[in-house]
Amino acid sequence: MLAAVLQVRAGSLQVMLWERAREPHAHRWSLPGGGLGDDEDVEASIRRQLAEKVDVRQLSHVEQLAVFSNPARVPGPRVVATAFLGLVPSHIDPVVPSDTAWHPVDALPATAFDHEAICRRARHRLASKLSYTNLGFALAPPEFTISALRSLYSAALGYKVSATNLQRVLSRRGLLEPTGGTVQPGPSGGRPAALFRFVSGQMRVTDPFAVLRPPSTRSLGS
Amino acid sequence: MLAAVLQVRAGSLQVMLWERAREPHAHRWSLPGGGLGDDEDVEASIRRQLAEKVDVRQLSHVEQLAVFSNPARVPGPRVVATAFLGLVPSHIDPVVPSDTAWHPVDALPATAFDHEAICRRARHRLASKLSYTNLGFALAPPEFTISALRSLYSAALGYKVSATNLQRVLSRRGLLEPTGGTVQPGPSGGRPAALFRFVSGQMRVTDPFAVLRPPSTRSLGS
DNA sequence: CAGGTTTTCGCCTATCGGTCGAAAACGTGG
DNA sequence: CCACGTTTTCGACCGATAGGCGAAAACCTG
Repeated sequence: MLAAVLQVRAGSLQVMLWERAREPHAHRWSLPGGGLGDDEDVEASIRRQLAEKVDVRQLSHVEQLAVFSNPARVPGPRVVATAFLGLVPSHIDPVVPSDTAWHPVDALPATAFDHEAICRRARHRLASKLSYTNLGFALAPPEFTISALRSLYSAALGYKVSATNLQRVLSRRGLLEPTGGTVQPGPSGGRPAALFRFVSGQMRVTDPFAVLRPPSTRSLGS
Repeated sequence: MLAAVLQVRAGSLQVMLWERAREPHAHRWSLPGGGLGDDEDVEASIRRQLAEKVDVRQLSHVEQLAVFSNPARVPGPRVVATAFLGLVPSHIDPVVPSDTAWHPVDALPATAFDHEAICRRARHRLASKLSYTNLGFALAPPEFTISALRSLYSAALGYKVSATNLQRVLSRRGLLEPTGGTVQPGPSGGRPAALFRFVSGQMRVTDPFAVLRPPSTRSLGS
């Protein structure tokens, strides 16, 4: 029962980790989690565990990732971990305990056990689902400009995406909706940006799973 | 630790079930599975469990599906089940024990516990991955004609697919390769069909995840 | 050899994503 | 108050891909 909770913070995708005080792997960073109670399913359990670290109402999305069960994944008796992916929208800054901090997924500190592999899986799952679902709603604030959304997608995917394309693709799939509002331009001027929202807060798979590819990755095999 | 082992048999997608002899849920049909040993990970364990039912070398693909952990999913003390999807190529007919049989997924008998829901998940996973991976290799024999492959895909997806399109899409992705051989036409005549194989037996995700849609599902929202 | 059957292949069309550039709408500084 | 830079928005074009159709190929039977 572990969760990789991801959020786009300061322009980069980050994961919530806590620093272990005791052995094994003291002073290494690990994913939050804990044991399964008798009267809860795994999702209820991970939400309960996460409640010790963050306000669970701030979690915009939680889903199963995979089971990690290598007998040697932790020292001592074998522990089977059901790993989860959690997401927090970028506009909130959860209060976390003193042993807990956010770390950019590109520059993780020394991690405990197999938690780095779990983080990789979480990143990959997020990147995939951003392309063929409306999961972006879980990273974004309730209202946002296209360029803000572009930044979120770029941070989560790890490559630049075109604002033009992002808007067209999401709109054509019926996921994006203008609110009618605009934001004032910054001190350097510029046209005021229109505000948008995601149509539904529920996860939806968009059928023609097209892709937001990295720029200029042209051509496939014969 | 449970597995939904799927195979296309007699033109329909079927799942391997065994009939429970004892309570609870006696005489209902359930998925094969069993407990996790101390020195194995979950995948090794499910392969060991399945070995009691089929020759595991006949399994062309095994992957994790999800964890089912509702405290009430089975009577008595709670059991957390890690569910798997297994696939068997259509050209082999595994020898199964006398309490075990194949059932079309569209017409399941009375099933035990939450096993029907697990079957649904397995079907959905298979259908999805057929569209954006080369998972077809796990359903097909080493060599096959396009119309045979079309039948497999139709059975697994639940709707007709065009042979023309199937061949073009898979070829364009570099997944399909002609062997050079042909098969003799049947008694009713017809042009001899060319034989093909999948290029690689490794599971590969084809990046531009295009889709084999059901026929004439035109147009999306605005 | 005529007719039926099955497979194969080329063509046409619609749609979608990638890219570019122009136009819109703002602020600033002379 | 007007020229200039900045940022956003929008339309246009291009290439690639999937879906559909029908003709041609290649075989069998009577």
